[in-house]
Amino acid sequence: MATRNAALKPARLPGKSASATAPSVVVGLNAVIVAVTDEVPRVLTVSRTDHTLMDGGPADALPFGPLRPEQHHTLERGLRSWARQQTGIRLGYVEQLYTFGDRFRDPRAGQGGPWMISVAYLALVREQQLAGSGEAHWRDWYDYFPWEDWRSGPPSLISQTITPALESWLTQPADLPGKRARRERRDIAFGLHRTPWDTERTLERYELLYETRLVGEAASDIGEPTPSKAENLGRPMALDHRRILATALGRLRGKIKYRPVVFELMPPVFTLSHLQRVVEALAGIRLHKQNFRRLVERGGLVEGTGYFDEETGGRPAELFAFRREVLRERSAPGVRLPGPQARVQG
Amino acid sequence: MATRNAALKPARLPGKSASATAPSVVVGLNAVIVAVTDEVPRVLTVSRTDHTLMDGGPADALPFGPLRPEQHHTLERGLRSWARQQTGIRLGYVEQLYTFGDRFRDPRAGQGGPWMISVAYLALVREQQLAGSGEAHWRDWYDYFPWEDWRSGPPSLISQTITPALESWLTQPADLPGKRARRERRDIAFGLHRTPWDTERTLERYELLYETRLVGEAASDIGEPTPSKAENLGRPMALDHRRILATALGRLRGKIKYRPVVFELMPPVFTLSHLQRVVEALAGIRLHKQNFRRLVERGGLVEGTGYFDEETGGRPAELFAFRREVLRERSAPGVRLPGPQARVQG
DNA sequence: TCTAATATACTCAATATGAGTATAAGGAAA
DNA sequence: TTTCCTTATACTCATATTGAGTATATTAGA
Repeated sequence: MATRNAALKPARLPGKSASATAPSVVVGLNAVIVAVTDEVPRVLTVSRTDHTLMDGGPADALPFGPLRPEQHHTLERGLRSWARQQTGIRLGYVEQLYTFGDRFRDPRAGQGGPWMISVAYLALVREQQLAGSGEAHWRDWYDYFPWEDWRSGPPSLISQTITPALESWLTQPADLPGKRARRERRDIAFGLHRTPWDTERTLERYELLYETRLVGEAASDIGEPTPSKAENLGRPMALDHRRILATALGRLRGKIKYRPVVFELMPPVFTLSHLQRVVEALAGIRLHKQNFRRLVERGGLVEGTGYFDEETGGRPAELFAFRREVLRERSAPGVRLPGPQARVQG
Repeated sequence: MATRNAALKPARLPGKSASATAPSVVVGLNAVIVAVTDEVPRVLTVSRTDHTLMDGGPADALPFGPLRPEQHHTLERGLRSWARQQTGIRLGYVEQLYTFGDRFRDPRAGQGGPWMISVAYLALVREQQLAGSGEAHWRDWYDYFPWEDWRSGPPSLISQTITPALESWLTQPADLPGKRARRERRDIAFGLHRTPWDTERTLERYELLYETRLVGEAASDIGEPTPSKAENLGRPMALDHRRILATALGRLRGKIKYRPVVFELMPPVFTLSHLQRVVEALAGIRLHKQNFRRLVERGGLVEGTGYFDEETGGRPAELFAFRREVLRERSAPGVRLPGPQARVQG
């Protein structure tokens, strides 16, 4: 209940002084727009000629635009407006992801330029054609993170390339605790040495690769020559957009476990196999078919429609629909994921 | 990979044009600093005379300050710096919470003023004395959300005050689907009609009360006279700080279930009862003692130290410590919470 | 020594999970 | 038509986890 004696010196009120002294800060809005078509999770990117790759081609970027206070009434509406303008898509489900504020994130701005902070959003849409501008493309997001797809077992990229490349980094610290800490960090991130693979640690993994210069952005961000393509893991993106994408992937993988967000990616009716393939595409692991069915059916997430899909190539599959009532019944309705399923089922 | 030949067409790039056209946007940094002392979860507030309540007293506010790009190198460091300046506390565990960007959030600024967007952080600290400025206070966060504390059963506030007050709102829509939707929203938010109480829906509840003008901020935000104290639920805060606090509460309640964040609030060693009381304080529900012990011990979250606390008033309790290795072993280590435990255990 | 208070150990039924086997229903090949 | 291949769906079963207790241990104080 203290009254503040700051009234004595009103000029120093945080709120007031802010508008007076705060120099230019630009607020950017980034959208990670996700859809799953066939078996591949896709993200919507736009080509940006203002950020080129080494070969001179344009870099992939996320749909992005600065907040315009005079036009946009809320952050989210600003984001929807930019996304629509750049990709032709009218977004449905949208959630805020994270706000990135790295002083050095835009090399063009450098030290003197305005500070750019980016408010990133995750949007889930149904498979659809792209209208408009033509610079937008759907891309397999495992192009950017090839080490994240474990659907056909542990990617050889990890054992062949990543693990060896991290060896020297492991032994860099002079002291033993330092070495140990790095090893533990590596093991936890990549599921080595009895540590299970954790699908959600996508950001940790990306940041570890960034720190060890195994992804292209690490070098270009500090103005060094870009490492040769062979040493680059995954497809690079402009600025810190791949970091944002890694954040989105981890968040989405986490969220499907306790909120029925997968259905934002599904058509109104679908077979259980279809649903499973979408979940698998997102999580990057295979699931046990019979148990998945049990989970989703007995968990009250879906209900049969009585109609069947005849195109399955085997016994026709019943078409199911999302059961909205589950939101009322259960407090954390989602697709609980077990560990990776190694073998393919019979 | 990216070399920067940004020079090609600098004028038409979203990034560039932004700094040219974007008018003043002030980025605020808010801290929700949480500790648990005895059985009460506390949040650190500062008194702000620039936002007064109806009775003329200063309003509670979260520690807050504008981002200063020239001083703060990252958002998080800016936040730490403001928190230290305003409360004397050097923060440890900090995580970003949400970015709020409401055009009208600061009534002083009004339409013409700069747009303020707030990046809010959640910080967890151990019980400690406040140094310095004297404007900072620890407050029971259930003062702000009395309906959130179910430790001694369903709060009578809900059945006595909230439910009746929502009745008229329920029947407002002319059409049946509209009525039905509101009823469902109320039931889910407050755990009515066979819907279980979901500890994490704190924001939903606050927003429902805001929308129905049951919390004081709703009126003052649109310049109307603040409703009389009797009609006000919980203690009001300045600006949208209570909304931020509701977000923090929900996030923390969710997070303790799958990440061992509770230990950020605990001293290095503690009894299991102490740990349980802290978890209960956060979650706002009582837990089954024996099962809690089993969960936390067999889940590998803690390990016995061999020392005992003699001050228990009964059989001495062993002192436990957080077991860091659990981070490596389990992918979602945390204190899984069951539904509320009605009766007190024997 | 009895009682109140707390901590800790053990039990047991109900449910959930992981990993199958078994059966059904379609199309295509023999 | 029969056989085979494919996919869908049903059922089984051992094991683990959970919810809700009862039972026992160890202290302080009446």
